[in-house]
Amino acid sequence: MLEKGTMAILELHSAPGHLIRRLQQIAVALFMAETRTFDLTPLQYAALLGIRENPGCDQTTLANYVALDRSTIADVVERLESKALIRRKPGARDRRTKRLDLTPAGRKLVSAASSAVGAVQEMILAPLKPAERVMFMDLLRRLVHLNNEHSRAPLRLNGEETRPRRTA
Amino acid sequence: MLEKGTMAILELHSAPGHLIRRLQQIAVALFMAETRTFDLTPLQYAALLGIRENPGCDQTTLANYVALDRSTIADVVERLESKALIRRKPGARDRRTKRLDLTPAGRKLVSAASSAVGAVQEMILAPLKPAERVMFMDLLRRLVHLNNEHSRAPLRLNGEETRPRRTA
DNA sequence: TACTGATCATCAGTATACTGTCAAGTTGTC
DNA sequence: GACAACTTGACAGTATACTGATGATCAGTA
Repeated sequence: MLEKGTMAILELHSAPGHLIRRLQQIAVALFMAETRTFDLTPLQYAALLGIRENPGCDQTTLANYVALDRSTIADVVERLESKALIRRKPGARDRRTKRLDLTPAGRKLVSAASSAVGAVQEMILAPLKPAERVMFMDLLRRLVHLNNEHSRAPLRLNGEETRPRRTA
Repeated sequence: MLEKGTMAILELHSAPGHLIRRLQQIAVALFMAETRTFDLTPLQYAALLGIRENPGCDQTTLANYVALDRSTIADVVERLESKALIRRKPGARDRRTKRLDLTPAGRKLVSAASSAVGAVQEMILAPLKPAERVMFMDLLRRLVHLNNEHSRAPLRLNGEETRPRRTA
């Protein structure tokens, strides 16, 4: 016999992992439905925001900012460039890097989409009462923050060191 | 000037959608790390559970049970079949369908993996205090349940009707 | 200066997760 | 039985989201 607490966690429809996946599905579906006219995906929007906050950054910095691995950000960046929303030019100081910047069209699109995106964020939480929304967001934020290092693509801001640089 | 409540929701790192995506990343990473020896993905495990609970079901029923669209479940099912964890045979009553069942190997693998999967579910919530975990899971469950219809692949159990069948 | 280790972007490969379309098969109605 | 409406699984196409490898470049040391 299993204990009460263990039972639930082994049932698919009560498992945290499963419910988290479904909530993500829902969030993406709401995003796509509400921002249809802008032809943007959640990640593309996040990348645009990231570039706006870090003008001239390289792809790795952007990947760390949106918490994504470099391969995936490369794909996203390519699509944004092909839509002429961003520009990519080789870095002068470090010629391995490609420096990223919004184009005027990109800047305009982010502004235009922002209120729809804000609406999506509220729609996700809409089923909860206001006090519950605050509680859920607090718990969610802490869960993500404290589990950050378990992610394969952890958030890193301002060139935080992952490991101390080798000194010997 | 924006109101206080609106400010946070527009900042990438506080946005519900972004945090949900990151928590899902973390959950998947933990799953893959803890179940490495079983060579299973979260979805493959969910599908195996779904087939075990619905022996002889068709792919659409399974898709509804794990809350996934039919195209994605088709890919998952194909991989499970190629690993000889499930069997697929044409339905006798309805020859469009493929009926799904676990093989002995599949049954054995689900059992073997279940404690590792259970451990993952607890690891996801580990940063929270026990009372907070209960609260988070309650809010998460309600959010998913009440937003179910917004998903492109909503959960449907036991052949729930999506729309009333045309009668005229 | 040559060497070592690290980093940057890219590539190939795998697995979700959807859209839309299609042929085959089923069901309800007349 | 004929017909229309629908369902089932398959397929092509797009976009995440990762792994592991590689070549180019950079930074620190001997």
